[in-house]
Amino acid sequence: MAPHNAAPAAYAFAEAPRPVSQETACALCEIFDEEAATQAFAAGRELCRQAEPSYKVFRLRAGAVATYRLFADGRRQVMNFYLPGDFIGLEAGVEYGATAVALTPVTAEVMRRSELSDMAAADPRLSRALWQVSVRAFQRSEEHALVLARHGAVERVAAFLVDFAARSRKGWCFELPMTRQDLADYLGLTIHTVSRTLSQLQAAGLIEARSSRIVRLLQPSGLESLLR
Amino acid sequence: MAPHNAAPAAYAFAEAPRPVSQETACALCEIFDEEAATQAFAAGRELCRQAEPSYKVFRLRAGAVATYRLFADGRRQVMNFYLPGDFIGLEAGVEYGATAVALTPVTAEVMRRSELSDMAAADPRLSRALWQVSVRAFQRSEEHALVLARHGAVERVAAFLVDFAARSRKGWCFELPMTRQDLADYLGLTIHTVSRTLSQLQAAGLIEARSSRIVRLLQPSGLESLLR
DNA sequence: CGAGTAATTGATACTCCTCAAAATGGGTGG
DNA sequence: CCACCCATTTTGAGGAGTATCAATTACTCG
Repeated sequence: MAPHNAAPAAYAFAEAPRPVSQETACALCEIFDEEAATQAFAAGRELCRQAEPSYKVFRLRAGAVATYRLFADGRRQVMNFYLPGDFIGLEAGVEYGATAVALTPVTAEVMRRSELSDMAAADPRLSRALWQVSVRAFQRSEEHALVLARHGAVERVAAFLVDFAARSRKGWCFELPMTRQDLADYLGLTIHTVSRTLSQLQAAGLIEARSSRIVRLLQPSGLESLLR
Repeated sequence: MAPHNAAPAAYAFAEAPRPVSQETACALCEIFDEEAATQAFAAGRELCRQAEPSYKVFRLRAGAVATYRLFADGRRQVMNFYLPGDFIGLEAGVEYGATAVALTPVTAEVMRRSELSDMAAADPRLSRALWQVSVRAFQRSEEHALVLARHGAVERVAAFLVDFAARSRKGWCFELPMTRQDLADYLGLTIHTVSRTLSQLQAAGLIEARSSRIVRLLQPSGLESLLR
């Protein structure tokens, strides 16, 4: 049940053009369009939990989601951020590999994993789509690993900004749906270093921070050059 | 997998299943057994190159392979190491995402990607196998990202050793097919730090280095405890 | 046996994490 | 509407750890 439009104007990610996944996964998109039930989540709510059986598969309609893992020492690693059009849970094994939490009010379409699996057995197009979505997830994960392997806070933050700008498709001025802590846990840095680095980038004239959440890339090419 | 994070029971799942490749991808293995051509590569030879069309798919029979990406500044990031039984190139898009190089003399089975793709269109079992291999690749990549996000050279090296020991299936005494530089580029460290860290682990009685390439894990549980 | 590569080790500089505190912003209740 | 509180963010100072620069040692292969 999605009784209300949960997303305020500020989080109007819903209008974002369809991400790459969908270009190559039309069969999967069609199925979701036809079969999936819509579900709403308030900010902070969990869509699914790490180590739970992965019964459900989601497609994000509006809002933003983060997936993370918790460790015994209290450390948290954010694995990925999801924007409208992205699938969540497809790349899971029998259990979810991470907890997914709504960063903003979220609207998602849900399907039972088994249902999808059954349909795939009879539809090569769907099978192929599932494969390609997983390949895409793999490639994203590799990019993430690449960012993390990169020494230097500036390079990591810059890499994130450039990637996120491309994904949000809002041009070079966009709102970050995540906190500094989320960002830090995603980039393998501390919240302090993230904050300092953003201030630093602003001082260098590469970005402009209209608020702590709204960022504008003033010199995208300059940011990219930081990544070599 | 999940080499690190000797987490509490709640997260024990993250300890990663065995190389799923063989268990769940029987259909794919059968195809390779029947259809694939065998090819040999001398150490240092490339199986495929980053940004080239991904026509071929490999299954490693003997030896070890590393995949890596090069950057404009000369930096190199090793994405993964492959051991016998592993598939290479399946998770590629239309182009290889990384260059694959033989670390030792290698024997591999090769198939044309298009051939595999055609067969998958007619065989749901194969489609499913392809999907699952990609999911597995994704999970490995996530584990890699997790290691890289981990602060501390000791934790990264320990994570690698535990993971590699599990993958090599030689027990706790095994030979490293890669150089220190390969290791450093995989772990996001310098070769100096890797070397120092290994010396440190040896001094602590956790490992024994019979030579620079042959390692014995004396206290696997001690290593795992370093990973929290 | 010798030359070149790989690996180890040492000293120093620099980056980022830790500890600490102040400032900003959002939300609530008066 | 304003004052207040709390969470988030920013900023500062000091210390731990790794990269860098430099040199020595060990190993491999011809």
